[in-house]
Amino acid sequence: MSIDTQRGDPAPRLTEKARKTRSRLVVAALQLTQEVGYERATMREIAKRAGTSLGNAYYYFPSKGHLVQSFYRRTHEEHVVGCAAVLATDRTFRGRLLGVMRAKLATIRPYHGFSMALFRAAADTDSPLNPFSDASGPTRREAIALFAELVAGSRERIPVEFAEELPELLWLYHMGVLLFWIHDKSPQQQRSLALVEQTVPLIASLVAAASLPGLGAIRKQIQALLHSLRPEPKAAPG
Amino acid sequence: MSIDTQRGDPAPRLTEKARKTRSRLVVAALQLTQEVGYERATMREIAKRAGTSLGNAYYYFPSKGHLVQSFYRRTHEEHVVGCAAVLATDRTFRGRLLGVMRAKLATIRPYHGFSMALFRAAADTDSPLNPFSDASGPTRREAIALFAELVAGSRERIPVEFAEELPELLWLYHMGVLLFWIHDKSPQQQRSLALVEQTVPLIASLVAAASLPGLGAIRKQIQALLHSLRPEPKAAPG
DNA sequence: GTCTATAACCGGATAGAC
DNA sequence: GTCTATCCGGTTATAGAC
Repeated sequence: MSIDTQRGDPAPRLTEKARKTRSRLVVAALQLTQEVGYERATMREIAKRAGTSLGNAYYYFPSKGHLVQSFYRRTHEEHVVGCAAVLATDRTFRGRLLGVMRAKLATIRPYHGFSMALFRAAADTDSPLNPFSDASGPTRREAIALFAELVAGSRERIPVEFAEELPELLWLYHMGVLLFWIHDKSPQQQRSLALVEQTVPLIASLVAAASLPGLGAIRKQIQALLHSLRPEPKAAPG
Repeated sequence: MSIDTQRGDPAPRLTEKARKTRSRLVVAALQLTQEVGYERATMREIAKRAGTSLGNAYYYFPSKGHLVQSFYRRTHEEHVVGCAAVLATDRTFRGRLLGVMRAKLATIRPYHGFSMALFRAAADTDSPLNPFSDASGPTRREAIALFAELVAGSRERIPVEFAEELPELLWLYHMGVLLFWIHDKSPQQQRSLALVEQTVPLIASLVAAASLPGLGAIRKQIQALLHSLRPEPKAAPG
């Protein structure tokens, strides 16, 4: 039986020695993956670098994917720190969104090499790593909360019921950017940054436009759609 | 050196024997994958079922992914047949899109279990199963061509440069529906059908709205964005 | 009971003989 | 074109060390 890798508190019931071994494995995995890419970072080499055995690596992590995925929570925390300054000062919706998204890209930049592994894991329908799954609910809510703070601190006037939906929409947008980023092979993922610079003003325009009377109808149609997409508690699809 | 698997014409310069061997491999791969899922459909078993050797399978297909990718082409051809009737008769954009999307869901329904298995593999950035990968280029272009036909046969007046972008946008929409469908566990994937019924009128509204003068600005902004997203031939990201 | 190691299994991919 | 033999790396079984 292996040790659970994903819990809120930092693995409290592990021996000191165990904690160190586990940590060395994570560091080795991150380093090696960035050096040679995910595919060529073999478990044997990771274990060797961590100064332990292959079998022992599997004692701590159920799979190579899980090992590499351990950075997920870490990056969110770094992201929150990274965009605290903008959220504290800038009061325009556009500026705040730009700041948050730039901070996101800056935070995850070092990890582009093994992003694919994360994405693969996340793609699995039943995987707890899937950002849409029930299991990742807490993590997702934390991420959405960040966007809620973004919206709440904006001085723009946004219709109330729209402002309620907006954080989730922005989170979806942010997931889309991540999807693009994962596939982005340009140096330093410049294209992803360009995408953000270009889409953020557009989104700001759309949010402004969505408050106009003429477009309220379409906006409400979209909101109704989003509501109908939420998974029902028990049955009756629709 | 192995034989190129993805070309428009049905592999013309192959020996008769070769053509049959290749075909047996494809059939075996699809059957076995539907029976036990992608991961557990081993190349050894596929080759055995096709009455040939493991090494020979790799003579025809550069990887397991390429072999199974032939599924895309097959379903696309079935889809084209399935929506020919609507496209020949209905002249409204809304009706044509609805017909095409309904036909799509009907075509892929038998493969739902199988597709869930494929999806995980398809998430891999470099996987030939990834619909955005180079390997899927020809198939993707054919699919977009279908949406182009959809647009071209509509009697609605759509600004020319918008009509040029629209097929690709519709293809993206269609990919989004597929993504939803893969995760859809409702009986008969009813929720996916409901999604189509609800989104198609919305898209029709949006396409109509996008032709209004007030919104031309935003539409052009979006079009510029899409252009900048296209992968460049060689370098200089933008 | 917690941790570590070695040996083997399995399946995708390749080399090279025929 | 087709095969057999082999490599390689993720994963598992399992025996022991602390």
